[in-house]
Amino acid sequence: MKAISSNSPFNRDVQFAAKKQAVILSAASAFRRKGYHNTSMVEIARRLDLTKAALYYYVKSKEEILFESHLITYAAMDDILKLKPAQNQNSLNYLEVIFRQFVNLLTQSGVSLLTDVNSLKGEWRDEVLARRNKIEKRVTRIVKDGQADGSIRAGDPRLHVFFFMGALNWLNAWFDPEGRLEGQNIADHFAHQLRHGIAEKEI
Amino acid sequence: MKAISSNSPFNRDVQFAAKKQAVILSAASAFRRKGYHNTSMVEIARRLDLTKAALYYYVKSKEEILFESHLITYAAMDDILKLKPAQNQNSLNYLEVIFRQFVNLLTQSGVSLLTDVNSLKGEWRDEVLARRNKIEKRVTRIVKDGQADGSIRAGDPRLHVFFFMGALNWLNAWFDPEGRLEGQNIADHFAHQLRHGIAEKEI
DNA sequence: TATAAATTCTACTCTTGAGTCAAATTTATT
DNA sequence: AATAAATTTGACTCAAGAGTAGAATTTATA
Repeated sequence: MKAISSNSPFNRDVQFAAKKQAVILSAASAFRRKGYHNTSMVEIARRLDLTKAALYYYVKSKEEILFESHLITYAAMDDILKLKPAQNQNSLNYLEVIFRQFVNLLTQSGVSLLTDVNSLKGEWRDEVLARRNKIEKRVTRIVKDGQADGSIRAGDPRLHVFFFMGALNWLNAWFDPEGRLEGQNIADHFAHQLRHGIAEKEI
Repeated sequence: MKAISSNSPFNRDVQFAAKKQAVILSAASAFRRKGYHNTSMVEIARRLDLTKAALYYYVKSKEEILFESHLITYAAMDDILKLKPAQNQNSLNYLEVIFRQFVNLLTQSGVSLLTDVNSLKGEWRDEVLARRNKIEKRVTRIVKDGQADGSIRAGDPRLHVFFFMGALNWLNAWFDPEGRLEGQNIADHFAHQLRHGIAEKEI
C-alpha cells in the first residue's frame, strides 16, 4: 500500500476535484457566451469530449454547475478584496487597485461574472445574492472611506459603485478573449475612467 | 357605414395594435425582472388576465415578443439620438444630455434594455445586434467628436463608450421602480459620474 | 492476471413549457 | 334579432432537454 500525499495529482480525490472544476469552468464560459438556458448539458459534455451522463458523475444537476460557477467568481473577488491598502494610500487609489484586479480577473483568467441568478432557486439563489451583496458592501465601504479621506467625491456611495460595477458586468458581455482589445489595455483604460471620468479637465 | 378615422381608438386595427403593445410591454418587464427563459407564456398571459392561447392571437411566438421588446427599446434610443446638439455645445455636454435621456428612459418609462439577445435566432438576432451596433456607433461618434473638440479625453473611444454603457445596462438589472432611488436622482448622479468620474479633483 | 474501484457509455424516462385547434363567447353591424 | 367578425378559451400535441439506470469499459492494486 502506497502512501500518497493528500494533494498529489495522483490522489483520486484531487483528480476528481480537478475534473469537476474543469466541467464547471468550461460550462461557465459557455454560459457567459450563450447564456445558461441556451447551453444544454449535451453541449457542455461535448466540449469536454464526454457524454451527458458522465457529467452527472461530477455534478448532481445543471443548476449546481451554475451555482458553483458563481461561487468561483465570487471567491476570486473575495480574494482580491483581501488585499490591504498600502501605507498612506488613500481610498481612491486603493479602489483603483482593486478595480484593476477585477478587470484582470475577467479578462485574463477564464472566470466570468454571470448574470443569470434568477435561474437559481431557494438557498442557492439566496447564497449567491448574499455573496454578491457582501462584495458590493465591501466596495461601497471603500468608497465611503474615500469620501471621508477626501479622495472621492460626495454623493450616494451606492450609485458610485453601481456605475463602475456596471462597467465591469458589461465587460463580461462584450469581452472576447480572442479579440483585439488586450486585457491590460482595458484595465488601464477602465482604471482611468473609474478615476477621472471622461472629461478632459474639471469643468 | 360609418367612416372611422384611421387613428381613432375605436378603430379595430388601432385597438389590436394597442393590445399587442400591452402584451409586449408587460412581457418585457417580466423578462427584465426574471429573465426570458424564466418567464413562461402562461405567466405573461396571467398578468394580463388572459389565457395563453389568447396571446397567440397577438403574436406568433414567444421569440417574437422578445424581438419586439428589443425593438421598442432601440426605437426609443434612436429617438433620443435624434436630438441635435445645441449651438456651440461641445460634445461632452451633448453626450451628457443624451446619456441623461437614456437613464430617464430606463427609469421612468417601462422600457428596458434586455440582455437576452442569444435567445433570438437568425434574422431577428441579426437585426437586434445591428440596431444595437448602430446606436453604439452613434454614441462612439459623439465621443470621437468630443475628442476632436477637446472636451473629451483621448483613448480608445469604444472603451469610453463600453464603460458608461455598461453602467446603463447594469442599471437595468438592479433598478427597482418601487425602490428608494429616484430616477432623476440617478440621472443626475450618473451624468456627473459620466463627466467627472469619481475623483474629487484631477490628480 | 484477477479483482475492485472509478469512470464513462447507451438507451432510456419524465417534465416543462411552447404552440395549436376547433369550439365558445363577446362585440359590432345590418 | 340575425349575422358576421373579432376575441378568447379549454383541451389538446409535441419537442427539447434534464436527469436516470444499469451495463460496459478503463484504471489501479494486489
